[in-house]
Amino acid sequence: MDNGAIARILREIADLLEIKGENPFKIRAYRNGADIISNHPHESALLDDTGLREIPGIGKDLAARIREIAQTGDAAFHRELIAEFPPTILDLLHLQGVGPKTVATLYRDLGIRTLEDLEQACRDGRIRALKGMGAKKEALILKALDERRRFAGRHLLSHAYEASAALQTFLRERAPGAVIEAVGSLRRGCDTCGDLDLLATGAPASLMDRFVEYPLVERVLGHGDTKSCILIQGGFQADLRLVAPESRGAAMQYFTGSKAHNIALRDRAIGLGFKLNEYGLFRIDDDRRVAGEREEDIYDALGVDWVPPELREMRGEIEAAAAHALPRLIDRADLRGDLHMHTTETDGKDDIRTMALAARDAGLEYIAITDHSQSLAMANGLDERRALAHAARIRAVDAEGIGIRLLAGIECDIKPDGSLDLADDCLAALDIVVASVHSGFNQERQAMTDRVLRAIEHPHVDILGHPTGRMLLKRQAYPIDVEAVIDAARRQGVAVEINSQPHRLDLHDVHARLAHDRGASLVISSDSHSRHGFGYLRWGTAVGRRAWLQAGDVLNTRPFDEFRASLRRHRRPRS
DNA sequence: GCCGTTTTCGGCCCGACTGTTTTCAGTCG
Repeated sequence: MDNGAIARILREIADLLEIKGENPFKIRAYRNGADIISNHPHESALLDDTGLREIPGIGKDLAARIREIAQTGDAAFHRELIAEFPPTILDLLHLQGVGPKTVATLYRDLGIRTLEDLEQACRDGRIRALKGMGAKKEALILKALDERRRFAGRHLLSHAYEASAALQTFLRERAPGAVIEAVGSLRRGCDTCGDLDLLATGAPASLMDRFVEYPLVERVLGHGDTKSCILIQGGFQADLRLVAPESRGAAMQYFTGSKAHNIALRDRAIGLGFKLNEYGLFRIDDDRRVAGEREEDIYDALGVDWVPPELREMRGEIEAAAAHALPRLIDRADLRGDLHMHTTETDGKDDIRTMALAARDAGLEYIAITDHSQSLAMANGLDERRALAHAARIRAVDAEGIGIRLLAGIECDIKPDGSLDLADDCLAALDIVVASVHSGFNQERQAMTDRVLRAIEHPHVDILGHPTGRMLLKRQAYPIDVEAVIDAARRQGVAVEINSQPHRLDLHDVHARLAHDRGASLVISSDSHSRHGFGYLRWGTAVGRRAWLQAGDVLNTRPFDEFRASLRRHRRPRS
């Protein structure tokens, strides 16, 4: 039982307790426990009672539940809750705008247990008849159902990576001589992934039998000699293909996609007298294989440079590869700074020094601490007095010389009218200001655009945080004229953020590339809420790569002094 | 359910927004 699987059960307990109307603090304890376990560096299944209870947030009861889950695969308490409510009810809870009270009412009064039940009830007008609900609520639920359908079967890149990595480890242990690789949308670094595609070369055919025996398998969809398909816990479908070593490169190319990129490449192959498939590149006249073992050889034989997987989206990469003009893409290791993170002063889980040391250990040379401003009351946001006191503490840690530089900043809310949440003299006294929208997402496109443009024009704003507000698989970006925002940011010297949180990845790659092409500055930030958050920078970097960014295009690849000088507050606006 | 230089009980971040109401419940973050 890995930490993720244990955490998933704890989270389900929390969800079910919430529907039951249990003590909210008990629910929080379970949810908190799930977060702690999923972030815990060691296998919690291997810890004894004492070891578990040494973890802050894990007490007597949670330790016992975790041990029970680790040993038996489930907890009696969890099974009791599942017996009280059908497990499908949890699907309802994850709809936008539907919370535990609504789910409880729907189940109790209308017997609704599935998404299909709920949709039918909406169409029959039975929802509006319930106390506290009306026609608008009904429409809201229908919209949430529609969005959910559109996102069904897709997963966040980070979740796909974790599920795929666990599966790869399992397979490697059972076929030590084989090469196991993730291909598909995961290899291309797409912000969300559908199936998990795995490729094995140099493995015995028996690896397929081991694959379908994976402990997290819920259902085997197919089981053959070269191709098998399973459904695993967490809602993932995983496909494994087995090919001969001489076809490894061709298969990687074929299964990495995208479909459009592959079609264009095969088209090019035909034009040059070749045939390209998952087994190799073959001459049409005599069927002789000219490449197949390495991806590079295939691209080379087609007269183009090897295309990094992140660029294989038919966005001009083949032309650029033919002209030997592909960019040298940014790497995670190019990042020297991280400019967006939170501490215990607002909604973060760790204090200033802990964050700084973790950032240093993650290889960073400087960070900006940017806690929330006062409007975000739910996060205990800072008013001017607290913001300045916090800044003094950040500078004090910086002065200690702990091997990483700290900037005292704020993530300042952009209010609905576009004004900022803190007074000008306070913002001026800080080292860096990230401005972000956190509320009032329902404004019209023009109002939202004007709102953000006004914030960009504010002289103390250095960075525009998560510019479109999207929540992957959950909420669309708010309506906004991204081009106008990017152009204004360029004019004002405001950097545009690529937020690395796996559920945000905002800006998304297409807009990040647009920002670069329009000459706007970009930064890649983690938006960490704990010392574990710096690992997310790899996902922001993936967005940057998909946006064709090179290290020099991202401000926080620069050395500290050079970076600081590039901030808007230290330079004059361009025209 | 967790936690404790005020402790073993009584706290535990809470305001904005929406849709439903006519003073509030539910959801979100």
